[in-house]
Amino acid sequence: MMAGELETRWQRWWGEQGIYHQPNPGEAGFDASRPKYYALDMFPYPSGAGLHVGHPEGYTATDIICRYKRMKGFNVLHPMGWDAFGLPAEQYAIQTGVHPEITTKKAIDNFRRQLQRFGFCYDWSREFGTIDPDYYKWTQWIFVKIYHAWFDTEADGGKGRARPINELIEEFASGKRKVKLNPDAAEYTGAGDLPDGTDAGNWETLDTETKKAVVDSYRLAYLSQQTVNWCPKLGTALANEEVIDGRSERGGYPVFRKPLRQWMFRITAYADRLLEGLNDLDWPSSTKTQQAEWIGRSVGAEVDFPIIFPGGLDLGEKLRVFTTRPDTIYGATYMVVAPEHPLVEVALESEPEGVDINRLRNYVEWSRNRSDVERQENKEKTGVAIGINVTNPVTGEEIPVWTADYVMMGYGTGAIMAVPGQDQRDWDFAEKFDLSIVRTVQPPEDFDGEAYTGDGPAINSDMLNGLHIADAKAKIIDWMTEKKIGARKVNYKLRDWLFSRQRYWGEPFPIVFDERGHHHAVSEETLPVLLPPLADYQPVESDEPQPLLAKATDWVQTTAGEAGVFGLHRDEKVRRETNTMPGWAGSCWYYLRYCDNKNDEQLIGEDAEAYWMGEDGVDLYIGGAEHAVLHLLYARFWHMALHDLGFVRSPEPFRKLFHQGLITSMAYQRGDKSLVPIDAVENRGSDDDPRYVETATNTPVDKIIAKMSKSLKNVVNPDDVIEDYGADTFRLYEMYMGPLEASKPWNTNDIVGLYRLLQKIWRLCVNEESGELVFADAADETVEKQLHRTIAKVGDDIEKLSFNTAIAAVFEFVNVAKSLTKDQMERFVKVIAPFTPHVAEELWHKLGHHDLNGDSVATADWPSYDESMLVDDEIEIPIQVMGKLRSKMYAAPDTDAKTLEEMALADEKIKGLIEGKTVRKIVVVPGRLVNIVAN
RNA sequence: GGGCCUGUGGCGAAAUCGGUAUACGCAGCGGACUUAAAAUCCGCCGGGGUAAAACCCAUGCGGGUUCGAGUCCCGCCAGGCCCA
Repeated sequence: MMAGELETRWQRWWGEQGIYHQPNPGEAGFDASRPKYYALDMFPYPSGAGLHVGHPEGYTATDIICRYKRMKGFNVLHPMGWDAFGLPAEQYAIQTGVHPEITTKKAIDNFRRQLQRFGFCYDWSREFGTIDPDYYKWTQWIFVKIYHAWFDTEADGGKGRARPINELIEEFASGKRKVKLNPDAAEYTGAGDLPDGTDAGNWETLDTETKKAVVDSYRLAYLSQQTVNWCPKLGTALANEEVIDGRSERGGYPVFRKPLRQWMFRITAYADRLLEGLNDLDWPSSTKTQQAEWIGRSVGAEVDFPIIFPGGLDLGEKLRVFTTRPDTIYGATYMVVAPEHPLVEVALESEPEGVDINRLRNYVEWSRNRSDVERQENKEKTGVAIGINVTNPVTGEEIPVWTADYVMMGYGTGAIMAVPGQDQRDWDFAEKFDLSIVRTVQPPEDFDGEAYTGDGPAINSDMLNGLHIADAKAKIIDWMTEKKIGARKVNYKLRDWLFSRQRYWGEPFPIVFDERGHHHAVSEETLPVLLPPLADYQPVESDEPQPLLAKATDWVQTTAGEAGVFGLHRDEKVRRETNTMPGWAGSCWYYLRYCDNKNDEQLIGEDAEAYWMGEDGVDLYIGGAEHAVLHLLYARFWHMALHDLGFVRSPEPFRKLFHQGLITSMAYQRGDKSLVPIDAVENRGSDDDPRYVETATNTPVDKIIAKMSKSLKNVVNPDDVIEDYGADTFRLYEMYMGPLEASKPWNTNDIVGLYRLLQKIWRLCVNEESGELVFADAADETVEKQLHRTIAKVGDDIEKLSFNTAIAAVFEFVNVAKSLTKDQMERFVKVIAPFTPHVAEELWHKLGHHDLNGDSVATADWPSYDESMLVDDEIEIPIQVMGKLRSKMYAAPDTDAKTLEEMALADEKIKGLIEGKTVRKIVVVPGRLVNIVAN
């Protein structure tokens, strides 16, 4: 059997016959009586390097499931596409001047070619890339919808729901809703607004600027100053992980922390729904935990501390903090504000007495250029007193305010009350700067640590004394609420989502700015806003951030009429937004577009949405665990917003999620744990007793398991494996390596076992001399029984995604079966079809399915099995004495307990063993074992 | 530092509800076929012990629960992944 010729022949035939084309509801050939199954692969970023063996692992898994489900009578949606905007192509363009679209499309063609060699049953008519204007038109459309939406926290009984922004304006105008800034708006955190929000008064009397400010504070997409890692040399902002010791990872250029006006998504409005929604999802628990921790809901209180300005002046201003431990407020001996906090600014301006103002200024400057990661590291504490005091509202004591970089402006209010007695970081800080420490929770007698974070009765806390944490919290919050100095508050670690990038190769924002700097969304009819071509991709080297798109000056400078903005005079000059969307944008909703990718009226048609997404969304989503938080959280957020606005009915996009494990490889390791590429090592020992030595230095190294990487030269290219063994063997090998979720080392030597299986299957069915099928004259009883077991086991295991054991069952079958009748062969071929579609199709056609109009094994029915064939007449029953296996007997599987007990006691060997002992108890598990307790 | 996961033969692994540990594959060993090799087929294959049995030990280590623990509980050790 020649795998290569056979496989390409059937791949071509499947394509010509449209075997895997799945029509949509309402289209010709759609069978509405069948249930649906939507299996989705996380779509790949098509890199120039092509596929590596990790990609097809998950793809093969979904492919097997889809083939099985189709045979079980489902309409199967199994699409593939490309996550194609992103940095590498742009980086390449910078080096070569070749447009990213050209390199990206080339990479896509290569990926598609490689994927098609595996014989995956994708419906290629549904393919698209995020870079296709037909697609990103709708990405922009969703942005506009979210821009024109706000989150009504009171809707749906307090769960909250996105609503069109017009409804908010109507409620303001009609007086139904008090006109005020959004009290939950992150961009106004720390601005000193009242807990209730500022009542801005009557809507009609407000000027345009104020109206706009109020409305914008509610929008789910908004502009805000965000501190970014700005690298002037590279002309871009960098992600935290791209900055090492204040320099760019690539090139080693200086990086500065700089506030930049960026588009944000108010994802924090959805924090509770994102958290609670996890409960109903069939997802790996580790992923749910990670998302929950990322959201980081904590319940505490916001408390106001009256500010005493130098000279004892109380101007009625307050310093507001968020704390999860309001019960410890009697131990708050000082305050810490983030270096970016407005109060620091006040101190710098007012230069309070006794403060080394230069020291303070230098400290603020220094902290600003430290990354959040550096700032949170538990190293030596740093900080400076700002010369302003506050009053502790419960003790009435005057306590100092410090600034220190371990407090982040982005968390809570950017200010904390420090309780060194119950917080180790505060303790360290207090020790270092000689601030007082008061314990307010009694530690246990044997406690010899510093800060005590455990539970215990309150001490030194006046009205709280004796209460344990939970009760103390409740009491103090009630008290503070009554006194109007604080209130219960839920806080989240989750931040609003920074959505702007200063890159070229991404979706343009459908936004323009008028001459006063106000933003306006482009009208839906005008979409897409096409990405303009650029002659020069070199980033602009500048202290002032300049997104690359700013270079397309003709495109940037336009008019309201041309840009398609309503509400402005058509000749009014406008400037386009020059940031682009991040790579996440296109992957946030691609699963919806697959359902109806040709629709140019809607992002998804209602019938397609109702059928394929339904109430529960995607039935199975397989992809890497590295996307556990960001992609999956962002996609859920978009989905919820689209759900609220009435475009999808399911509350969640992905009902069942599964992460395939990493496919690793081998490498070598020096004594100092550094890694050595595989071509730099030789074996100076024997095969039995290997001694690995680094050739260049003659030092011994250890063989270890490592991630595949270019630098270790241990990457396996699937093209090579398919060339040598064929796609069917490749698929079998990857699925047989171990459990789908486990990380597993690639071992080329093991592939041959699966190649042999395929050959055995072939010889079981085909006479190699003549190429004709060979049949048994009569059905062998044992083979027939084994076939029923195989059908049952393989079906069950596929449902459980336990492909390795399913393949083991196929091995067992071919080890038992020496020849098959035609009827047996038909059933067997169906069983292997999900795993080895090419060989199965060849055999299927040899079996007489010659009607070339789409009679494919892929559309055959999954074979049934007879339950009675799964039970043996007689089974082995172990007999234990004191839990140790001592003998065995044979009995019918349904033999009752009493009979089994009698049989066991009659066993010669057992008789000898229990002779002279007292039988205390006999445990009989019918169908399993007998255990005699005797001593 | 925190969270999650994993430790079973020479290797990848199996054991569905707490019930015969090591299915299946690779490698290895012995044999058949062959002038020979490949391929194929048959047999063996955790360790100790024995003439062969019996028997003893073994699922990272130490405890516990149970008639019975790879599986459940507690405490360690090692490795991996994610977050910091």
